[in-house]
Amino acid sequence: MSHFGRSGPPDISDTYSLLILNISFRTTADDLFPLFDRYGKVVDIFIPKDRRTGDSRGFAFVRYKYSDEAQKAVDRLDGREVDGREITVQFAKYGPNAERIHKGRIIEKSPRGRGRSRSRSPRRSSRYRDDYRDNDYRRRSRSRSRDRYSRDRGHRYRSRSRSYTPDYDRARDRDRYDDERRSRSRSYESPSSRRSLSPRRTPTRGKSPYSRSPSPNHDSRRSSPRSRDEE
DNA sequence: GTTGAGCGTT
Repeated sequence: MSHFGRSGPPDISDTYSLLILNISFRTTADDLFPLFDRYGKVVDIFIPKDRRTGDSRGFAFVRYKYSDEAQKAVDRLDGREVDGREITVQFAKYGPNAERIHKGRIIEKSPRGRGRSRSRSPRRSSRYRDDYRDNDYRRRSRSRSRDRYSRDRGHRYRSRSRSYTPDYDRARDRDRYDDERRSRSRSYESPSSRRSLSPRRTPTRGKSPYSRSPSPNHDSRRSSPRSRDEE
């Protein structure tokens, strides 16, 4: 039973996803399966891994076949210590079958007022289909410390050298750049104005203030091969 | 090899 997430979502026609948080970084699906399988039929277990390092991201998704079993797993495994860490089990909100969970109203079925110290924010009651699949693959900063390490050592993916770019991709990139430029032009009015914002525009001497006179020659002067006092 | 809020793969 270690082929979870290898062939994609196997059968999500009638499953209920659970989100397992705060698991150890070395906890695998095989470690979670015997735990969750005790409380119901586990259809699939998926642990998102970092695309770059391949390490676990510290959370997992466990799909149950029945909602009551999933609810029971939440009740029994939430706060359970796994691999030295206290995991957090709750129903997944986003995902392929998030709507199903919403329809089943499993979250509000048993409010489990057990007085658990782990206070789960009961906010976020609506907007399910709004950001559904809208977050793409955002590599959110998982931890401040990890970011520090990434900055110090992670120079691998600093600049993605596009070795080969198809035409349509290039066109798309150009469009995006053009769009950015357009929106920026709206803020700065014009590129020449942007140049005037440069701190070292004119050295206090040598250049006469007439250089910046509002004459139509402004552009011509800029095109001059000799007036490169910047850069 | 480190770390610790959060929501997912062919």
